[in-house]
Amino acid sequence: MDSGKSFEESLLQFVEELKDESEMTEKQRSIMQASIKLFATKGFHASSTAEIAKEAGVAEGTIFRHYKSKKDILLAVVAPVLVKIATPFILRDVREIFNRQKELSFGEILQELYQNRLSLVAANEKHVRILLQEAFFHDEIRETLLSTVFQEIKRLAAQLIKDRTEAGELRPLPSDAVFRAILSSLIGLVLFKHVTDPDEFAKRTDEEQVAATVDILLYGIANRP
Amino acid sequence: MDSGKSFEESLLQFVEELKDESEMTEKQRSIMQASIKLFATKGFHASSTAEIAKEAGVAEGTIFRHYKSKKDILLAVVAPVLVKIATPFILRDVREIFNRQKELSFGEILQELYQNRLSLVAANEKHVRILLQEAFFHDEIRETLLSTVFQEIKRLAAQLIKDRTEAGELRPLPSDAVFRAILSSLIGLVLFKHVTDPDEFAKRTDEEQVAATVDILLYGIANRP
DNA sequence: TTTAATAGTGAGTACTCACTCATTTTTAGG
DNA sequence: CCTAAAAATGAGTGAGTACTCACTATTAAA
Repeated sequence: MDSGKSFEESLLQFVEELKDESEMTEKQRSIMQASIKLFATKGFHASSTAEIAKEAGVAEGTIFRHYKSKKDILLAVVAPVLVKIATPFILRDVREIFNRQKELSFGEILQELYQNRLSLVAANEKHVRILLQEAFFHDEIRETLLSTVFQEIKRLAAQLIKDRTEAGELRPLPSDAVFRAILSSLIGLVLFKHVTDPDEFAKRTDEEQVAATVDILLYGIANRP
Repeated sequence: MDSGKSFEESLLQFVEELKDESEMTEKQRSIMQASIKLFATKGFHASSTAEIAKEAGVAEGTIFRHYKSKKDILLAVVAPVLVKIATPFILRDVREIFNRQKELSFGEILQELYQNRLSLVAANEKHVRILLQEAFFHDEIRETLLSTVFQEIKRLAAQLIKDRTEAGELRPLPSDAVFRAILSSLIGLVLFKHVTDPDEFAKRTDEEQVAATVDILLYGIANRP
């Protein structure tokens, strides 16, 4: 696991490769590059058009020749970055883990998946924060995020759940409820580790916390008679 | 359930009762009242000091005689509101449900709790949004929220989990992991209903979704041999 | 070479904001 | 009733913001 480039590296490479494509002018490209850089490090609201212009080595007016508003830059920038960088980056390891299906039990898949996701969030806390922030404030970005990343994860998970249910490894349950339970457990792990209860969480290792979570998800909290 | 006053009403009453207490001046009180009203309806960032002054029937300068900055008002306002209004309001029904322990199985408690929380969020979507927003941006508010509401919920849940585990109704598991699982499932329900997947969620009633969630939480997703 | 379109400029516009301070009003003590 | 301290005022300040526009430079076709 942990194969491939970091998000930071992927982003920079993407910014570089903006050269090749399309009939963008020199200036237009540097505006995009500057915007990506600034939005990714400080967030949309904290980046002023004056700052973007300075970073891009361009007059402020030039920005508005190519984009009709500041928000226009955001939308022009976020969609391709999300589709070409963020989504593959987020899903890369998930696919890899799911593809090792044959060798792994469902519990092992969950264990690997959760640990991998915790590492991913820990290594990209700043970007996660900023992405959530933008998703919170801008409907369009939230929609884009949901219709790309979320839908694809849902699709992948649905397939896996179906296979494992048919194989008799999982109980016959509503697929969407199972998916929600799996994702909820992950969100809970991330939230408790990073936001609500970091001290309590750290009393045991990530592996132990993940193991307890997977155990509960698989077998429930109730005692059987 | 759904007993007692709404959050809106509780807030207004609290604002009124500011009269009685402490050595606040007339003006100071109306600044607080106006701030509570505006912050609660529009959020901190969207409420200007000019607006607060106007609403309070006070000159803008008077605000800065009593509070050294705008953020100072926020901190002075949020702490008492959180402690005296929000926390009791949020916990009221939870206590009530937990106190009916003797009559209810753990599954029934979860079912009632989740349905009650879904109603609460649905009825107070705007305030939930604003509170989350402020918690996202202001560390102090996040800390206050965690050290009041969250800690108390955790305490209540820990007691219930302990009782039910000793009674043999729950498996002997790490208490914090069980709590996290319970809360994660709730967060998942709220998130899927309101943010990520409202259409898919609405294909079944809230009751059905809650029932599926409780089933999974109690008995897990794995098939037993 | 002229012309016409496009790209780029940066000072300027019109605005909002939190915060200040010289002035006025209110209050209280002698 | 006078006066001095305290409280309150609101126009003013300066730093910010996104965005405009009259103008210049560059390019490409006629």
